[in-house]
Amino acid sequence: MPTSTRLPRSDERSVSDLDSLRSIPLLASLSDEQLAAERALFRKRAVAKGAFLFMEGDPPERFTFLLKGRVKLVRTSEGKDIILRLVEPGDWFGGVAAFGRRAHPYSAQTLTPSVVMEIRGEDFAGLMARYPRVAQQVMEELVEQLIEAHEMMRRLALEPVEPRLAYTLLQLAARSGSPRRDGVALTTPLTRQNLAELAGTTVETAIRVLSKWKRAGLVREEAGRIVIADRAQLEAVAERERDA
Amino acid sequence: MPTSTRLPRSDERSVSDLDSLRSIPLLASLSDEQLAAERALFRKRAVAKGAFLFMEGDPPERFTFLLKGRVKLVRTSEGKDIILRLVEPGDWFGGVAAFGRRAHPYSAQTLTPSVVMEIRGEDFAGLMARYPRVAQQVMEELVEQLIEAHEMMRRLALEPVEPRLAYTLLQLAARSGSPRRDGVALTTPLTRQNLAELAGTTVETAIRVLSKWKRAGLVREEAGRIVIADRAQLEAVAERERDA
DNA sequence: CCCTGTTTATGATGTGCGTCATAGCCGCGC
DNA sequence: GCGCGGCTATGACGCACATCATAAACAGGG
Repeated sequence: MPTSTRLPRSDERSVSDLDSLRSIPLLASLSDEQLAAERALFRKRAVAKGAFLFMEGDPPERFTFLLKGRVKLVRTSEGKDIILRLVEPGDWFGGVAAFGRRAHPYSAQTLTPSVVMEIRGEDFAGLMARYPRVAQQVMEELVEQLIEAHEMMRRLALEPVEPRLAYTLLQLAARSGSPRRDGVALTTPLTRQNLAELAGTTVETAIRVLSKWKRAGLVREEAGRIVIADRAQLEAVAERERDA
Repeated sequence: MPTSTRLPRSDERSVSDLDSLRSIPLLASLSDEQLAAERALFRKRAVAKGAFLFMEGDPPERFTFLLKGRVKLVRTSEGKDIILRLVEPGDWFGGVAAFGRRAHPYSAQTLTPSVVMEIRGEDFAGLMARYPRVAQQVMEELVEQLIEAHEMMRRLALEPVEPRLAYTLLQLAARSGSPRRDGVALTTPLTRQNLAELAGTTVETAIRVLSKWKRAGLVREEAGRIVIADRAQLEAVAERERDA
């Protein structure tokens, strides 16, 4: 088996192959030659389910891209968690590393077995300096993330639980839903616990609400994946429109 | 009275003077000559208390610097508001304008009579392209804002009202507090309503908590300004440490 | 195939804080 | 100096949601 194509074992690091780099949207503006030249800065690595890539408070060393799997960026308080962002393949996180100073403001934990690609913070800063288009795209994504964080602040402060949960499902579906004969299935396998942490509530409440929606036919479940059956209704709940 | 020094009247716009530009930290990396060359892109303008600089949903035309006064960035839902950020002199906002596309994700309203300096979104984008240090600083401030938004999400989802209010006061004091013989005074004149919108609660609750803290000697009020009398105690409340 | 830990489920109970109502206060304009 | 609108204050009440408890369903692993 040729070295360049075998999968890395769980705790193994290897220099990144070009295909992996090509799959990263943030690096799409680089030519094949440029990618090949920068390749040595990246390390690919597989991580088991449930592992922490870093913990809140750690000194930020690397900037990370997710190639496969799912990662949650999470903050904790008295044993309770809130998921700040759910990372999907192609996304990056750990941006603080590229801007020096401060500790990681959140922990990063895998929800499923995952494969990540890492680059040292200073190296990524250098890369941004060499390729302004990359820097520009980072900036645009930061703005995007800030807007989403603001939206979530608004919902946490001003909206009741049900709209928050409905909104969470719809966001997930919009970001990475796969169409079904009837409805849209979430590609991410989420527990009620995860859902609760995304929406800012407790497991029990998430379970109760989901059960209710199942009974009412707004959602159903297929092979452990949540399927949005009645999108219009769910949107009505998310926006607190009086009807159903 | 020479034209260059008089104050602009309420609805008047004028080309920016260099002193104003010099007072903006984001432009600190530009030389006097560079500032003079870019000067024509900026417009200075005074706005009355309570005026909206733009509303949520408006097409984003300008990038704005605050020279004098106070501005709140706010989102609304069913008549209730949450303040996403309190803008102080030297700060900028309306960043979306520089990155095209989407509508303003929040409204900007003055809390006091204010003076702002505005530049068209495209012009600011050009400026960032010409001065990479400015772009870099924008990026760093975006990261900063994102971290603060995440912290607020955590507190809204996981912390009770009192810690949130305490944290809000401490943040305000840290950002722009002026030392007093005993304690630190907030320089921003805030109503309980404002405080409630910053902490994600209602006026009544903000009033009750503040009254309680006044009685307990944690804070007091001088000339309409809140003064933090016992910082340590307030920090204990913010971090939910069991004692007082 | 059984055993153990995780996830889903549902009821009973409690409470933090929002809501509603009323009133005193303070500054400001005429 | 009087009246008026915004702000602060305080009590009474209710409810959305957390908390606590218990159990069934399910998944994985030796």
